[in-house]
Amino acid sequence: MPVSNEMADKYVAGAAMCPYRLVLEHVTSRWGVLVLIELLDRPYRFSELRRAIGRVSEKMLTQTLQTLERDGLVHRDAKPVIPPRVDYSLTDLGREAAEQVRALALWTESRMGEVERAREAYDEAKGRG
Amino acid sequence: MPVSNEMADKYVAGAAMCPYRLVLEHVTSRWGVLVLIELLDRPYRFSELRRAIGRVSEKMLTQTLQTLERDGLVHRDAKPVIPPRVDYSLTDLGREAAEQVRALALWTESRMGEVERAREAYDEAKGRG
DNA sequence: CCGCATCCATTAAGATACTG
DNA sequence: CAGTATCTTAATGGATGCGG
Repeated sequence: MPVSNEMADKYVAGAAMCPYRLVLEHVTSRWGVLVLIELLDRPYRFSELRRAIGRVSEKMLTQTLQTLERDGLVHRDAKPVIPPRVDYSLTDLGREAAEQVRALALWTESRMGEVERAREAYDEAKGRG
Repeated sequence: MPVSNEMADKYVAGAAMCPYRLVLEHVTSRWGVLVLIELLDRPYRFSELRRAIGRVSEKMLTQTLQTLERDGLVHRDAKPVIPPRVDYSLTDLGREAAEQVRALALWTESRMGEVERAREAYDEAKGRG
């Protein structure tokens, strides 16, 4: 069984009945989020993308890209040359998703201060029981 | 060790250096997304939320809620009565996040048709090799 | 260089029984 | 009711070898 189906198939168990939840999970998945945001800037080659994201395994990146490609969010352009060269870019659909994901990421970044204050308050309250 | 720290601590391994990625992962996590969207409508009690989301384990819901509470996105109001009653609601910060997450969810729902066509095309192309 | 496939260790998720 | 503790199962990520 190809690795490509792992994510797509297994998530069916959790998100089951409701097909859109599946796509939402692909888009909001740990590496899906980061891939979409990177590709919003420009097309990337595989290992370029891997370096840009950092700390993602080859396996997970492959899997993420395949899932997003299958959902029609990412376009894969494999050039038949040696050594191989494969460029990944966003489709129009993918760009729409990526823009929303990026908005969320930017929001998160901008609110980090508040989040950290909330955490300190929470941890202190817990610490005292 | 309380269950509450599993998600928050472990994700450090993957998202490490970059603290905002951690919050982004909490917000976009499988159950985080759904919790935020539900709470956008109104406050929910624990098991009410569990039923509303469906197919979420007690453990994961607890964990998700604790993480979101610690990040200052969700407010937990435990009433000292018997039987216990705990209401969860969004903070102002959480509402901002939830609105963006909901926008993404609505987008996903609205684009399901396109996603499904893309999948069919992808699967057919693969099928033929 | 861009993968696919497999084995293996680690981590997260889920089911269940139990407590205040 | 709202969790916690414990155990089992699934997902993830690393390493490695292989092929186009």
